[in-house]
Amino acid sequence: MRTVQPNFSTKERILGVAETLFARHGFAGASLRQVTAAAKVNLAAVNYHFGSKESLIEEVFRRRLDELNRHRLAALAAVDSKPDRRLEDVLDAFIRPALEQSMDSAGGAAFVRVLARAYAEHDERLRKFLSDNYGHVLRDFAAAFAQLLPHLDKEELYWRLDIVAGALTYAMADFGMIKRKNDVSEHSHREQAAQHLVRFAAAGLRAE
Amino acid sequence: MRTVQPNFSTKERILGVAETLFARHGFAGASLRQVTAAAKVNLAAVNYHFGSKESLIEEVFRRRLDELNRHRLAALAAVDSKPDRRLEDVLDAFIRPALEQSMDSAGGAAFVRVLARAYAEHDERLRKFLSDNYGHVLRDFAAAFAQLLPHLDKEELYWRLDIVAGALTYAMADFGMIKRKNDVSEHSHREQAAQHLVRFAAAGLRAE
DNA sequence: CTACTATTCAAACGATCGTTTGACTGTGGA
DNA sequence: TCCACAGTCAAACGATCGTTTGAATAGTAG
Repeated sequence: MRTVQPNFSTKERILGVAETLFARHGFAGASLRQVTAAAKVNLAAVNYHFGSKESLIEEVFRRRLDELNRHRLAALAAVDSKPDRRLEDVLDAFIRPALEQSMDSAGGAAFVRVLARAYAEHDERLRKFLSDNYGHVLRDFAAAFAQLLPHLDKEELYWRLDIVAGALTYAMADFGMIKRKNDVSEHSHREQAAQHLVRFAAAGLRAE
Repeated sequence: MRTVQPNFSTKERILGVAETLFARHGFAGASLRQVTAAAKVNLAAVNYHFGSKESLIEEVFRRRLDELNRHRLAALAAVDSKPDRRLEDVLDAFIRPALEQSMDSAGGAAFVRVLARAYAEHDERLRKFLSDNYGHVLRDFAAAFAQLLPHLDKEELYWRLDIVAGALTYAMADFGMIKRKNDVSEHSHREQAAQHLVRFAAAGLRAE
């Protein structure tokens, strides 16, 4: 695995390395000394460029979440404009950008694990930050789903979307028991995960 | 919240407090000094009774996993003996014990978060430990599901069970965006989560 | 060239980490 | 009564943590 991108700026190298190390060892488990050593920058560079470890963590999130939210909303808008919307299309608009980011060669896979870890950390500060960045996206998708699933009241719908988000988080972070076989590339492994997920979620959302 | 159980032994108090603090701050984030202070025992007690922090973590898992697995297998056996098995019954045997443990008054709720956190930690050592304790249970359930879902081949089935486990983990750990309303008890909140989960998962497993 | 700003660097700060030590306390059996 | 042993305790160990400092080093505008 490539841990350093030599021709990138100090700030970018720190962000990239921090992403993979936070994914692997957690926010408390990955020290700034590990990060700066792997990024081949001085220890003080983190506090110089980001102010604190806490701010570095937020910056790692902001960089990817802005991109993910943009892609998701664009995909949703594309689906919205079509005359015959299918449930699977909206689901795909929600799931595929996350999948694609998790296959991005430059640390995107790591970020999905960081995101899952943030959920697990259960830190109120981080949750508020995520809710501020994610909230309106989830609401837009909920509205799209609501149109396609008129038999579900609002609360029922939110429960089910919560389940979908959970399964997606879990699957994309590669938590599962299913071991990727050696003759299957990581790319096609995730592609399979996405397809199974969309089919499963579509059936679950339509239930009853 | 009650953090200390004064009439319990030192070992039991450490286990109980460690469970809630690991759930709240992670394994690296919760220090032995925090644990021993909250448990009102001496700092050295952890290394005396458990040997190391790592062993304490394993013991926290073992205590609850043994119980959870026993309940799950018992519930599965009860379903197995009935003549007309329904998919929802097997799902319930898988989901309900986890739910009930997460509602257990004495720290069970904390443990479910610890479990979710362990998934996120992605530590190979912990994963092996979990696989050793969980593996055969998952296999038994897979066999039961396989009988009820003959249209799914083995790989497809495992993918879907993985999704179910992910959604369960996520839901039980209370990661979701859905805020529990003030007029709903935590008990009935989790009961609702379980019901939504069973219905959603049943439809997802039956899909196609 | 000079003056100024931005960045990098080695070194050190105090705090906290997991662990170990050795003395002290209490209890039960010989 | 005395011994042995399990348990508890305060204190300290070396290691590592996030952060700060002040000097060294570009890079740039006047």
